[in-house]
Amino acid sequence: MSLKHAILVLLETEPGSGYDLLKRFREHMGYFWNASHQQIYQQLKWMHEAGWLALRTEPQQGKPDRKVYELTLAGHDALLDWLAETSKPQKVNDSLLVRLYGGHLREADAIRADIAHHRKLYEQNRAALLSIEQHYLALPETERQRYRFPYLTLRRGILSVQAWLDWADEVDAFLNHQ
Amino acid sequence: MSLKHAILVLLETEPGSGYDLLKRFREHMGYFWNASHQQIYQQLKWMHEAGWLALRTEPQQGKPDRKVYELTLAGHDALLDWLAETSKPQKVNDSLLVRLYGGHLREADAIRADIAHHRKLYEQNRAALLSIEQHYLALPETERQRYRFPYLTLRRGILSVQAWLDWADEVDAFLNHQ
DNA sequence: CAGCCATATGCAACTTTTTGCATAAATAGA
DNA sequence: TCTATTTATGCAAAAAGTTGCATATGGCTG
Repeated sequence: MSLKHAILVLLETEPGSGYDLLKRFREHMGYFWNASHQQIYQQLKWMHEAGWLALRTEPQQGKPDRKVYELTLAGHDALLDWLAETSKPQKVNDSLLVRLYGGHLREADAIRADIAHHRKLYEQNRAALLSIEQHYLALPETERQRYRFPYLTLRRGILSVQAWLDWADEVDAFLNHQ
Repeated sequence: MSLKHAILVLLETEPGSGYDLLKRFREHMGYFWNASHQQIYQQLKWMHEAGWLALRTEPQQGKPDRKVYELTLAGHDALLDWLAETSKPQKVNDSLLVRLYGGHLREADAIRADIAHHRKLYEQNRAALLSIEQHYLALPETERQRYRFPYLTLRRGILSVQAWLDWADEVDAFLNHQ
């Protein structure tokens, strides 16, 4: 839907290569946007051909050239246009919940293991997000001001992960008293 | 990814037509699975051709025939196989948060309006989910037992929507004290 | 009585995402 | 030293999802 626009937002902040974007998605947007490297490279190619991005190639030894992209004026315009649209409600598709919905067809232990597996991932995720938050809160005021919007999205990540873990506690309690 | 399997779960509970499924997705799975009618009809066709579903046509007056699908043995097996797989972490792609991340490029009022618009939808959603919960809690024990797994997914919906609204309060407070 | 919504199904074109493959060197760990 | 991971890019095919269109009736609202 708007991977193109998520890329525009990231490149507007700072130019970078496809690989840079992959890492930024993972590190800074992991709790609200996910993209594979194949998808990112395809979109970058398209966006470059559409004139949204300018390309500068940095030769490297041994490795393929680093292709650094940055917004053109047209890209900036495309971003502003998109930001002005009203966003549609998030479309959720969560297969864990579909599996739980059909829980009467599964062994209780299999469900418990499924939840436990995801719990581990969410706990790791929470630790990572809280550590980014500590880092942010320790910044001087001017820097905090600069990252105020990314910080709001970080808060969303934290509250969202916490809500998942609270729910997992409910599920475990429920499965155990059965 | 697994719309096919979500359909299998719904049809295992009770046979139904494409239109029935559309309503069930909206009413009972809206907080964790979303699908359009086009998508559902396409998948039903595929699943029928693959031998997962048996079809019974109910002629109607004026309206097109109702095509009622139900699981075959092969469909049931496909469902059990899928339920036994370990589910991948949910892939989140939320364009509202991308827009917020780029908030420095937008007017504060536009952001507030965006949040307000979504808040209204989430509040409606919460009211609907809480009303379903009240209905569930009023059921006799045997019925509650029968819907225990769907109820767990409902709880996920409620906690998730509540977490979103709590976050929106934080965002509003933040935007207003700026 | 005109227009919209719910019922009920579907095709076709397009966009987006996933999956599998391919290359190639540096670096870190067992 | 062998192996796995990170860095760095991409093509091609398939699957999944979106958007626009098409049909047809009954009921409700302005």
